[in-house]
Amino acid sequence: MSTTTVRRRLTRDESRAQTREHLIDAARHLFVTNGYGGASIRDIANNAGYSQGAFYSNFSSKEDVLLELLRRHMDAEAMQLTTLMDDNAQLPEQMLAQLEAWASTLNHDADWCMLSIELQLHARRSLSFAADYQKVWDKHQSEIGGVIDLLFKKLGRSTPAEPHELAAAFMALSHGLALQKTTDRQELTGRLIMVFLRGLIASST
Amino acid sequence: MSTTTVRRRLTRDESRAQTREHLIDAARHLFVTNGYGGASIRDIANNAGYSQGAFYSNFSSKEDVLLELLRRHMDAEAMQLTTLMDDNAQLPEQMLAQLEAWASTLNHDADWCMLSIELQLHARRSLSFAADYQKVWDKHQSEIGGVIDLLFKKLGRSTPAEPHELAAAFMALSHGLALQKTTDRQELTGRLIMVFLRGLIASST
Amino acid sequence: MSTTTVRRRLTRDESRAQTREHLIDAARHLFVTNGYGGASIRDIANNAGYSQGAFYSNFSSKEDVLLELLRRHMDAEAMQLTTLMDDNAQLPEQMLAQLEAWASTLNHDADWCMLSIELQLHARRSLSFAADYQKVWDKHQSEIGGVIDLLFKKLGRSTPAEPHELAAAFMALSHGLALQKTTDRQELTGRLIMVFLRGLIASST
Amino acid sequence: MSTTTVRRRLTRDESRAQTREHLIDAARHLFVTNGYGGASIRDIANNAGYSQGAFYSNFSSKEDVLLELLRRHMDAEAMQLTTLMDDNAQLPEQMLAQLEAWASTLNHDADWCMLSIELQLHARRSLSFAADYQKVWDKHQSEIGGVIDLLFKKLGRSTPAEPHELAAAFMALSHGLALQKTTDRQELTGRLIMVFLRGLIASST
DNA sequence: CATGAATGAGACTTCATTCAT
DNA sequence: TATGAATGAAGTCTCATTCAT
Repeated sequence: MSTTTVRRRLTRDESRAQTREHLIDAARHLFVTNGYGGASIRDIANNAGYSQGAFYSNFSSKEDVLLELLRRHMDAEAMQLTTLMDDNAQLPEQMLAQLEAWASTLNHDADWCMLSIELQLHARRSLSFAADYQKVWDKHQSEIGGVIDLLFKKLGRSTPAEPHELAAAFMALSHGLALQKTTDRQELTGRLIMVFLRGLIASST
Repeated sequence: MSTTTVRRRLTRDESRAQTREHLIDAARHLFVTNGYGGASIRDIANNAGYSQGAFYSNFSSKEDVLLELLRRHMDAEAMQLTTLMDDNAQLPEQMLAQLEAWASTLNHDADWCMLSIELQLHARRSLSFAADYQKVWDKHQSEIGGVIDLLFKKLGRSTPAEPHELAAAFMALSHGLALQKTTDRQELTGRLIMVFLRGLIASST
Repeated sequence: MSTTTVRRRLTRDESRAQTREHLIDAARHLFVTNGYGGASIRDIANNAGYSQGAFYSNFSSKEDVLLELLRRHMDAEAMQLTTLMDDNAQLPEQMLAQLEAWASTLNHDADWCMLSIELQLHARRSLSFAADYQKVWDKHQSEIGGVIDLLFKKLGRSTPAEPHELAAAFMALSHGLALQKTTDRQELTGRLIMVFLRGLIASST
Repeated sequence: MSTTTVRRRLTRDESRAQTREHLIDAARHLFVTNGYGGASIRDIANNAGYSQGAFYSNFSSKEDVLLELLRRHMDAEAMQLTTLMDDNAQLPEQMLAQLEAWASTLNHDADWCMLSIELQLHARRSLSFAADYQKVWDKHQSEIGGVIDLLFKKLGRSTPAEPHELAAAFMALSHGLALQKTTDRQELTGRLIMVFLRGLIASST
């Protein structure tokens, strides 16, 4: 990308990190496409251009790479919400606009929600994974709940259900729509979230 | 349940039907618990009390039994909606009450939505299955959309999004919440659906 | 082998038993040749002329087939000793002759002792297997000890060490010599056992 | 152990030798515990506190380190026997006492015999290793045979079997008892060897 | 010299499916 | 119809070994 690139040999650490990155990308793609259970380590490694042994040099098991994806998912979600929570001084209209922006980002990567769903599904089936997942989930839910609570407070209204329940509902909506794989879903999710949000505001007192 | 039961030998057809029924029940349970990919035919057969051969006497493949589950799912959903659509002469308040009743049935069987999710997931991954699934889905979506449309018409309002979009949203909401497996979700789904529905009405013009 | 053989199709049970027998034979051969750890299930199955799956239709694991070999080893050893213990009325000279006969049987199958050694080695390394092995071992040791005790009693002498210790020593001798794989060991083991036994008698009081 | 230790930086050669020594110790321990096949190079290296690469800097293969263990085993055995063979002028009673001392050393290190067994087992399976092993074995056997021969000559008796056969028998006895891993074997081996030896003497003419 | 990431082969095991009984 | 032994492919994972650093 730089105009003048000095092609140099990668250091060992860089090389390892690159391999790891390739494997993670391949794993994410295959988990999304075939599901966690349907993605084999052989496929992941081949897809990334490495041997199966390379996978096990970087991850201790298939669940281990899913955990890494969970961590990154969490970080990315936290980053997304930072913009929503940063500026407390903004007006309700601004908040709504930012929420709309946030809601629409949920569509940019169609795979995003599917990964979220795979994480949830695996958490239902693996006790150890569930423990890690729960932390991430609770944090994310309470953050979104906080935003919702703040919005209604600024509007001088009370939420028609507990903020954390509404947060769960919006996340559920986004995940459920992702499952449907409608062709024009690209833009749908964000729009419906706003429709529902406006409805909640309209019906609040 | 009858007070006097006449135990008679089953006819060959009845016996076959019973075997099939047992297999279907076992398959549903395991698909919900372990996912489609995580449920083996050996497990399904053993769980039902039969051999693997019995499975293949009744179904041509693993996907075949999933198709049967899809058909039954469709039928059950159609039955549920019958009550909502039957009496066109009812008042809006009655419709809302009936919708509430319908929404709450989504909770009665926690497995219900998980099966729905497994069906959707498999439809994303199997082209042949997707075709069958699409028909069922479209029919169900348009039926719910019809109910929503009717409701708003009776209220003299216009929907804040296309009825079929709102139908998809409500189904997504229910599926997404099922994924969350919250302990108190038993009652949550129906309640949130009504909160959102009232919001839509409040914000409509 | 019979003069008139009616070649008939095997029943299912017979067929299964035959497969099982073939697998056991192959396993025994490979365990003896390559050791328990050095014999792979793939090799065992191929060697027997079946697929790996056939192995798992008949045994739950590699250790399972070793357990079966242990059981058969035990049975065969018990049979061998039956002749030694049956007739209590015999004279010491007869007993010695029978012991000599028994000692020489240890050579007939060169593989016999190596299997015994593999069983012992695996018992050192697998706790669950060790439990099963210990029973067999104790029984065998006390039986041989009984024979030794009886022999010395008939001779009116006392053993120069506890009978069970001497039993352990004779078994150890036979196993240790098997390990050496000397070309002329075929006849050596039995002869040395008798040399030592005569020595014990000569030195007893 | 010295009261004043001058800690100095190891030379390159010393450092390398130390690494090698650590690896050898770890290998010996793991071969004894898990068997040659059951010990992985990764385990050996990690157990010694080094990387796998360090192993290959010091040994060309897994068999190479086993060969080194064989050499050391041989040297140690030769040292043990030196005391037995040194003083040809001693009386038979002294020889017996020294033999008893030697026999009891076989117990001091319970691992000693197990390593011997692993070496023998591997010699049965690797042709190249067998060649090296045979030399060591023959030398050791003839040395022990020489001691036995000498003992009987001094007693003015003839051995009830060839001296080298008796040597093989005593080594077999010791290996076979090691396999049994009886809890009180610590003292048993040496004692039984002496019991058998006295028996041989008593029955000789 | 020592590191450890990466390899390719092969370990044990499970799977959906077939077919003789 | 139902059985379950057997198959062949594929699954997760470990191994001895190599080689760029």
